[in-house]
Amino acid sequence: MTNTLNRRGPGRPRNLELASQRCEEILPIATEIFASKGYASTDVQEIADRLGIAKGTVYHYFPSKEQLFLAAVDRGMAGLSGAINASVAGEPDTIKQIARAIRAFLKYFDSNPDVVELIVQERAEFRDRKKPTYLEHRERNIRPWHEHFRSLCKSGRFRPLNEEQMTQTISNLLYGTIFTTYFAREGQAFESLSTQVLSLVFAGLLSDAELANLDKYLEFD
Amino acid sequence: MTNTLNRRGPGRPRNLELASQRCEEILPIATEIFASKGYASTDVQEIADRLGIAKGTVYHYFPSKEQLFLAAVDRGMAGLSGAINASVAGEPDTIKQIARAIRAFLKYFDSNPDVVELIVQERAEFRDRKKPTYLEHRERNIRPWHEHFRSLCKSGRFRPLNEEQMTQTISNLLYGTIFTTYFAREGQAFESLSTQVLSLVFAGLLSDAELANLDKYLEFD
Amino acid sequence: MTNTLNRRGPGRPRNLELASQRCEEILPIATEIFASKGYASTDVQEIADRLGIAKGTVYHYFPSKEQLFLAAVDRGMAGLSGAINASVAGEPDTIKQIARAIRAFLKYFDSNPDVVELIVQERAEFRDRKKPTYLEHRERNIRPWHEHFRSLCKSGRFRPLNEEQMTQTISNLLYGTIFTTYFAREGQAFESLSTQVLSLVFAGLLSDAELANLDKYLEFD
Amino acid sequence: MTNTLNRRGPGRPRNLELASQRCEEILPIATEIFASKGYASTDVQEIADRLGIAKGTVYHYFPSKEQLFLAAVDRGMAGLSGAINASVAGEPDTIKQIARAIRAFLKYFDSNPDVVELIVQERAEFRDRKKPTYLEHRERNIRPWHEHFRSLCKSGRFRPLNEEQMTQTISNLLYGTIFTTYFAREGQAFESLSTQVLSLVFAGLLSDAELANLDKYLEFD
DNA sequence: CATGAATGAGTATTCATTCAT
DNA sequence: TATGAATGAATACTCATTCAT
Repeated sequence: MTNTLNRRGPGRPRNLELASQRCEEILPIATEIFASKGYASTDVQEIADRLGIAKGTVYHYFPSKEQLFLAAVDRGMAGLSGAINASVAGEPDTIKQIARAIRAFLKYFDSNPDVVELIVQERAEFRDRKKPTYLEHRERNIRPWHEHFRSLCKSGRFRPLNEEQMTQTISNLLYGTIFTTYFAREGQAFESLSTQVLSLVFAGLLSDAELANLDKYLEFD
Repeated sequence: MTNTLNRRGPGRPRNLELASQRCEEILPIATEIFASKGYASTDVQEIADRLGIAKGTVYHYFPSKEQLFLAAVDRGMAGLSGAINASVAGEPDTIKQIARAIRAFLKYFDSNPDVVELIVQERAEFRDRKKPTYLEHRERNIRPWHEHFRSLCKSGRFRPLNEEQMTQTISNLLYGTIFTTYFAREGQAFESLSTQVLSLVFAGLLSDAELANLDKYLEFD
Repeated sequence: MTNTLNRRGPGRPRNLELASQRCEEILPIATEIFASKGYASTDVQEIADRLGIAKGTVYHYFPSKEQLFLAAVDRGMAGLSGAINASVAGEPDTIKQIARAIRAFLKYFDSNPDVVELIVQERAEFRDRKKPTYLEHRERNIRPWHEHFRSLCKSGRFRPLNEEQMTQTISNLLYGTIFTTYFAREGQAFESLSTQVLSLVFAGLLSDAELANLDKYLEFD
Repeated sequence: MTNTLNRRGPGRPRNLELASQRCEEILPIATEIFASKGYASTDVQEIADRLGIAKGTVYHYFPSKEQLFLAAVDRGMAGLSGAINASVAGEPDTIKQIARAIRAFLKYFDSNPDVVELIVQERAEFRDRKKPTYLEHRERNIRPWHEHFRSLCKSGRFRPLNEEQMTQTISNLLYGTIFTTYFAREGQAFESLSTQVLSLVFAGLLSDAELANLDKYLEFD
């Protein structure tokens, strides 16, 4: 239960490491429990119990239940960023990057349904206290995609649309897809979903010239 | 619940209409307060206060806070059905019906943002107690649209796709749009949104022949 | 449901009769429900429902839940008096009267276990508000028995004991018997119990001369 | 509930004694208040106030008002066992043991009238939820007395009666005595009561030979 | 008389947070 | 640093009672 392994020699700032190490131990369990019981119904004691530590220890690392929850959401969204970045790395073609990003997005929430729950919980509980973390995440990461879309429109590979609206609408479709899919709890396969989504998106956005390449953009990988 | 008949004495007759009348008085206020404070943070006392009645009276008409909340959601979704039905009534062309329905959907939640809140709250609070009301609503109402989509595919006006997947993906897009739009609290105009959505949807679904009519399907009314 | 039969001609004070008639309809049901659910957990509405009348009607005949309950206890104790008086009527021998009275006492509570419940409930709920009804009943009815006991002591048929203490101890034994027997809910037979009790009582109270007649006093009837 | 051991950190060690120590502080006050106000009318807050602690602390040691109450009853009955055992210790003669036990029983409830209240309250409130604690207590402790009574019958010191019935009837007499005595709130002296009771019991149970020793068994000590 | 809609006081329990050890 | 005992604010729901019809 205590993987306080990799202790290096003295002289190292042990405390700082220990702190983030503990956080990394706490957040996954917190995510799991918040997702399964909901924010309001989650007892911090239960999280401590599952970790085999005392409730006070949780409060050492997170100043409040709210902060703990928000840290869990943050961690979830950071994971999404990582997954998307990894998926597009090394892909030179921008359109294929978009396709890969969309697939990575859906795959991530397929593998981490708890994060969907956290997003919904956050919205429900902190309605007026806080801008949704997923929107913050979007704002932080959307810039490069705007560039991509603008280029694609300019170069004639995309129809001449407004890039803000395009990314917005695609975001809506994507979040709508994960929300309704996991709300439905039908465990629908990620693969078929992402192909449907890509099909709708690209058939709608591609220029006639690029439409000829549709199959290529839709191929799974 | 109402064996009003075989009573003997005179006494005040049980007013059958009074009940539904009171419910209609209570639900809008309940909707408003649940939406603005969230389910958990709403005190039934506050609803009663706003109505100028006693808390016990609320409990006279709704057996529990939960039932009151769910009745409010139900009422919200019933309103959506009504709005959609009204919007397509008298429109003979099926594709135009689809366009009208999509616009009515977005318009409804534009006019009733509280209902979006209720849907999110419901999902957050009653995760495992209840199938989301909006899914029940979808299941009750989706049948005719499946027929429409099938016909349109058969007649060649739509590309030959699976009607279940089409309606599912459009649903995802629509719910995603209302969720993210109102989550963002940016009060984005309904009109631009619906045009974007219709644009994406029809550019993706229409056959080449029908694409020529795209502008007609996108026109506001 | 309305046995408003025996209406006589006008000019008779109908109301008074109707009132006591209604009370007689209400009290048995009230007794049953109070006994089965306890005073605190009994909802007056439930009593009204079982009677097929409105709650307000119950309040027409009894000013409060407490008065209703106490009336039910009273009715139970009045029934006990009646049963005991009936059992001794026509029995000339005083000792046999005592035996009959003890048997009648036990038999009554055997047939009316609800009354035992009411006595306990009364004691638990109205501890300091009211002298227990069964004690009032005892005080009202004990006088003649004191005379009997005194006579029996004087005449040498009973050992020379104090009649107050004798009746007190026998009362204790009797109430203790019904309390513990019905508390135990073992449905023990009344007959064996009353024989045991009489055996103890008379073996303890009878003079040597009367002990020869013990079997006669213990015989069932 | 207490895996105090395999904890890692230093921190305040869980004080095992503290728990039972606190319980011992809480139960007497709880007993007093439950007895004086009745179970239903007792507010846990009041118990906490009397103890000078927070309501939450009471719930720290007892999971519910019901458990707290039942613990108080249990403690009361445990006290009875202790008192009876202490009273018979060192007394070799079985009949004198019986006399001492009966006196100890009456003396205990004379000194602890609150426990009588608790027994009645328990019966009234938890009628169908729980076997009365005093019956459980009786079942746990009656066995040795059955042996004593059987021996006394065999050896001819008692009349040849059934030991189960004898102990049952004596129990009825004893519980009836404490119930009615304290119900009456007349503060009758314990001594005269126990002598009356013993008088009735032994005059009924003793063989003719032992009856000669009656005075010896009735002497106070 | 009978009814039943309306009232609102009353209460057990939970749990985030603190802080002495 | 880790602990867990102590705190006390916060809240849904019940039901005796009233009274307009």
